[in-house]
Amino acid sequence: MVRPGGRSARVQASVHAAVRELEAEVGREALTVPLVATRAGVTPSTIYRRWGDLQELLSDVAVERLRPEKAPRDRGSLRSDLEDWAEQFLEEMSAPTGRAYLRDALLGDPDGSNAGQCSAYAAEQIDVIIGRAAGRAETAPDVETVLDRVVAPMMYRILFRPEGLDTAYARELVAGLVGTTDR
Amino acid sequence: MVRPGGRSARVQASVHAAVRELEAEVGREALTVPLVATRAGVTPSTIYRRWGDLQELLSDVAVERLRPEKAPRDRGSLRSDLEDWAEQFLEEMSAPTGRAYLRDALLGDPDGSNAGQCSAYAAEQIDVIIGRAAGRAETAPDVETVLDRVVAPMMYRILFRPEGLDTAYARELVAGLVGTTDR
DNA sequence: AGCTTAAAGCGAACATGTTGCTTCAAGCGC
DNA sequence: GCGCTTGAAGCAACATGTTCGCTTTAAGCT
Repeated sequence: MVRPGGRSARVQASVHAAVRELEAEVGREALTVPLVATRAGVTPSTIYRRWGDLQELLSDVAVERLRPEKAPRDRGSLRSDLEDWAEQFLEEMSAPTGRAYLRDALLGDPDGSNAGQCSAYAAEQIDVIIGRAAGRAETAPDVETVLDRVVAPMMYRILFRPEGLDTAYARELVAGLVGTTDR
Repeated sequence: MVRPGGRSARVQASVHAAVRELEAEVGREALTVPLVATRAGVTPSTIYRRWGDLQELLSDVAVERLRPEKAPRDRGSLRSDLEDWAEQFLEEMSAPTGRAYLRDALLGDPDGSNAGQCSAYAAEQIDVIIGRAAGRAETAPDVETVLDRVVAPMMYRILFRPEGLDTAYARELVAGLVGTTDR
């Protein structure tokens, strides 16, 4: 395991920072372990031993960036909250950088734990929204249903059919789930 | 572009064959461009020039393997046909080798065309099923809806939450779409 | 048949990935 | 506090993989 403080932590932070800087400067295609190591002031072998290879390192960094920063906005109703969140999610994930992070997270991930983390992030956000709905005495679907009916279709299209995606699609999915009558 | 016949075609075929053989013999982790080249009786530079890197080559081969071999079985009703197809799809795709192909196909695919091809395969199969239902004068959802409600949730779980998947889930999704009353 | 040209072969220069051994310092017991 | 233990980082030599310019081959055309 990684030692909590001191040198190990510094190395980890500096390697992560180096990845982000270089991603912005030279693009992810041009990233290599030696390049990252040099920027981080570290030897390549340190990275190979800690992360195994470049993909796992990128996967690590990608998951960090996919972590949501703030709780979903409260717009007063289940439907509005879901629409709002889904639109934002779709926008972030379907953008070139979002897709790149997603792919990195899925890729360098032999045991699937990073991918699982992504899904868990979405589930947390949805859980907050559903909790609010319950507080308003609205009837709400459970998290699994929202994952199946809203998140999964968006992800599928982002990964497999990225053309012609827009926020209207997110609203349609939510409408199909919570009904188009109440608003 | 690749010249249709003659040497180029032979090289392509022999490289693809080499990938499949070596995948079976040494596992995909151990695959390298020089190794594949040697087995195919080709120089590494040929592979680098034609495919760019190992991932794109693997992506190519993976898509070939994800192509469905036969039309979905006809079991007499829309619901049975969908259930049958979805169960088989889920079983194939969630197995370790299926997931590996899926990941390869997604991975070495800068422009998303290989991923699009995967989705197109599924859409074709579903289209056949829906066409049959129309022939029986059954009411059927359109292809997009089946993609959203059945294929996407399965894919999402395969990629992001591979634990505890079984064919019952496929049946639930179909039931949720075509209704649980008619059978 | 001869020409044109994309694609394959070859080999050397180069970059990247791997490994054993050494050095460093965080965390722990005294 | 002070030194011990141990996991992690550094270093350097080595193996492997990648790229590139140039040459050669043969597919497709006229």
